[in-house]
Amino acid sequence: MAEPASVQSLDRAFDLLENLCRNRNGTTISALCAQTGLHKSTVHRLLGAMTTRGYVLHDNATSKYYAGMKLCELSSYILENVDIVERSRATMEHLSRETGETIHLVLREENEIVYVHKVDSVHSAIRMFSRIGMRRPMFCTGVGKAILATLPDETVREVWQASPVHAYTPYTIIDERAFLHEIANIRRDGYAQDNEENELGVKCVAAAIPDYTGHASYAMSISAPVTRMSNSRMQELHHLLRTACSELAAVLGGSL
Amino acid sequence: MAEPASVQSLDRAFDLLENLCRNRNGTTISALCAQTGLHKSTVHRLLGAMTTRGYVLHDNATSKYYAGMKLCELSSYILENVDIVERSRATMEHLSRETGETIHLVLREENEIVYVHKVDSVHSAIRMFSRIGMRRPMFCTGVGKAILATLPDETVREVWQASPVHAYTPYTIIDERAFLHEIANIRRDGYAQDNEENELGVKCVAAAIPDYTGHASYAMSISAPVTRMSNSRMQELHHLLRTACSELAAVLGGSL
DNA sequence: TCCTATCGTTTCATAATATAAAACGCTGTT
DNA sequence: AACAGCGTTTTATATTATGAAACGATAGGA
Repeated sequence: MAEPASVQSLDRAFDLLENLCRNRNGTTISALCAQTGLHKSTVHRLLGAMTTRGYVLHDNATSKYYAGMKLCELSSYILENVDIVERSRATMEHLSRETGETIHLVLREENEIVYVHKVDSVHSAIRMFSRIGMRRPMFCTGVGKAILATLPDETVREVWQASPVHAYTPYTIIDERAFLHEIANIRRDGYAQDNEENELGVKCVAAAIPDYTGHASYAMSISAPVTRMSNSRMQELHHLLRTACSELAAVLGGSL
Repeated sequence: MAEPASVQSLDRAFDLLENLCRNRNGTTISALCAQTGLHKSTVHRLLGAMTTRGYVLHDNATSKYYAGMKLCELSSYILENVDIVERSRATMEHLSRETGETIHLVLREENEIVYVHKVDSVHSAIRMFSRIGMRRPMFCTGVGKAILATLPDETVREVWQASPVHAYTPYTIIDERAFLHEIANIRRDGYAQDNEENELGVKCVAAAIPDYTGHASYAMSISAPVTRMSNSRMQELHHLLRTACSELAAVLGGSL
């Protein structure tokens, strides 16, 4: 895999397909020629092939070409079939071995996060109280805040208002303005911290896993007792976390 | 276009892509070879090309291939860009000329339908009172019933319960069991009738326009005064309507 | 009305391209 | 250790995609 593989006709076909997808009112062959620099005969043949496949529609009256919904069909199969837990397994185990700490993968549901996967720390003495399937409010967890930071301000406010805001620990953020400020910081830094806001004695670094829409439903975190979580260690962990989240984002079509 | 156009490498690539989309946990090259009958070298190269394009992901650890989310991205562009009103214009005008009657295109929104396009009858003396943007309950219109018939029973009941059920005319169906029975008939026949249930003196035949999910958000109808709407004429109109809806369904990736 | 320009479609000779055989290298198994 | 299975890479070959050109249809202008 020295140089990236390519197949000419495939590449050209995808160029055309991507063009069609962006055009509301269909595209003519000559327009496609102009945009891709291909010969009209070539365009015609490639479109023909995709038409017989159902990926492209051809309006005989206007002889314009459109992207067909068959792609949406494929897309819906994909969405049904992403098994993020399965796909994250190797990455999370690697991350846990590398750091020696506990790794969590969570999914947002409404105003809460749900723990969907966990790899325990090798320091088996200490255990987080988290369990798969357990739910926590978004506002007081690192992962929740990380996900929120990828969403529009409007959503952030909605979630805040629908949340059972109170001090789970002395460190929980319970002031709205302070919270919005925190979200802004997370956007700037690209990751979130949880400084004992959810559970006394436990700190964590968390990062969202954005999908192809640029928003996130998933996030991952590294948790550890405060004694192992100096500021400099959190910095260090954040970089490792970022790499892992980046990999997983690729699976969902997103990027950090 | 005597025989359907095709491009070998494209065709093969789409075979592979469709395979990948259906496989939750990734697919190996040899599995793809077995399923498509292609040489492993060919599969490898085609997958490579799609990988560099971002449509396919390759897990280096397990060397399994996955369908990437880039297709979902394309898909979302398509969905943003379907302009069904524009695309239906020619079909509706044709249908109106062919039948001499008024044609409506509607969109479902919650428990109502919204008129989104209309081509008036040539019998310009008679005018329906419908206007673009106007809303009507689903339960008392042919188009509403046609759309409901494509949805799950659960949804049908929900809509019925949320509807302002009362007799708009003496013919409006106001009994739930009778209504469910009506929906069953529509499913059987593939089209809906409106026998003065919404407006006295006006009958119509209506059919849904299913999309790639098999459900419908849109429907189309042919309306006429009762005097021109004998049972036999309705039969006849239904066939013309069906052809038109079939064409439009193709645009949305569905079929009747 | 005819001429011209533009665009999509079809045909076909040519060469560039995709192909499949074979060799290679890696991993895990007997 | 030898083997078997699988993914990857290379390479000679001919099949396949290519683009020039001819064709046909449609629209606009003279």
